[in-house]
Amino acid sequence: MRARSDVLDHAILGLLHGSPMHGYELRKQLNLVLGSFRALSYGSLYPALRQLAERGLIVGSDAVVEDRPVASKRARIVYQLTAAGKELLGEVLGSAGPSAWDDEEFDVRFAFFAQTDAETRLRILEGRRTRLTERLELVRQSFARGRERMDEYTSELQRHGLEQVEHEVAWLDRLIDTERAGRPARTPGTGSSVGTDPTAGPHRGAATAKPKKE
Amino acid sequence: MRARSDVLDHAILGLLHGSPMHGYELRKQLNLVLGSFRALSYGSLYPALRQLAERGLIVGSDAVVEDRPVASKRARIVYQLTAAGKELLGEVLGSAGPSAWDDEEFDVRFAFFAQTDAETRLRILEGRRTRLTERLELVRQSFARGRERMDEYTSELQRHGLEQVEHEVAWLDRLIDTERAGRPARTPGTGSSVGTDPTAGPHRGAATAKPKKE
DNA sequence: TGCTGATGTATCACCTCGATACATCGAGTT
DNA sequence: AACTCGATGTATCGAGGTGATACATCAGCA
Repeated sequence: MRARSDVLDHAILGLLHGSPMHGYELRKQLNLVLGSFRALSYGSLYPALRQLAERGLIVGSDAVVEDRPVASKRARIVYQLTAAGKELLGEVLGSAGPSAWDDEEFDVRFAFFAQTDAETRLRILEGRRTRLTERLELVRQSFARGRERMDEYTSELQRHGLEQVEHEVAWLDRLIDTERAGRPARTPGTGSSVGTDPTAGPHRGAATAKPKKE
Repeated sequence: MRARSDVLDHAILGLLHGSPMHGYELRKQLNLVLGSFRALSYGSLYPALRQLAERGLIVGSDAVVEDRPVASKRARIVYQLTAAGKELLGEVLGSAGPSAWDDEEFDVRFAFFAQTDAETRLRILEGRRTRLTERLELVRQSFARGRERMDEYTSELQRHGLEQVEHEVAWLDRLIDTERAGRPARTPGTGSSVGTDPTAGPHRGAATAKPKKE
């Protein structure tokens, strides 16, 4: 079961669209872009790269160092998107379905907002906001219910978690306002989307919703 | 390698000190106490319970339902702390070492602050604050370095992550002030610690520091 | 020359998760 | 009383992720 979360795939595809890269560099960029807090180990990255290559979404150059042809254990393998990879990336970036408001996936989608068209950006932000609001409501309820049974520290911890989410909602509101205002100081109309097919629509089934932490 | 994170163990021990419980109830309490956001699956819980029982830290009652002796598939197994379990819990709650400022472990330790003596509480809060401040500094640096190369959305995401951590630092500051003020409205001197041995000291080696998300 | 640390690819053991199976119980509903 | 349905309960499995580590090259530097 448990499908390999597409998050990593999408992040790799997105970065590779920027420019071809090898694993090590990819990891650095990933950790930079995806929040600076996350870890991401090679144990996930390299298998993911090989699997993406198998699926024909990316291709890796032969291992060359500069002059020496092979042999070297440190030979870099530079990956780049194939046509199929670009197409998939385009579909992903064009979609604004529920999967895009998941915690992790949202971060990735947001990181590539510059390659996403304005309408999709707005839909993702609003969807994310709704998702968080719903979660907030649930937590508030269970908090209210179990409040008496908790000591002051436990409830303080709850309260803080709530605050963190509220803080994110406020952040989203700011962004949504900015987007609605038409985003001045940027070429407004022609936000060059990446993909070939702007249709796409919400890919994949319902979101999996895996709240992890504050 | 990769030791089973003690976090879950400590949480179980702490909850069981409150009152004996069976798995299902434990999970509910755990999800309530530990942030309401986390998931915690049975796939982690039941193995952890068995392992704790093997280590002699908890004991499970024989499966009984009320009258029917066994057989029933839904027979509850109520676990409770052994003497060894109480001792370990005492050591854990008495320690304020680096492991206690890890993201997850901190939450657990905080959740059981009511059973922790005042001095240890303060040391944990301060340690956590230092930890976050250090992380903040690191992220700020890498942010400043890579700033030019990121588009506005990526840097906005970074900024937001930074804000979330700053928010937590502010929260800690509030708590530290309160603790320093001596915590009125509570029996001040005699915070009844749980363990048998108030010595304890920072157990286990250096912290593993696994920043996960905002 | 030898040391150290960053750059690189790769794998392993263990952990954790989501899903699921199976079974019982209480409370309504008809 | 028989029926359904959702909460209560214990338990396991496959798949994916993680930290650690191995191995190897390279640049700088004393």
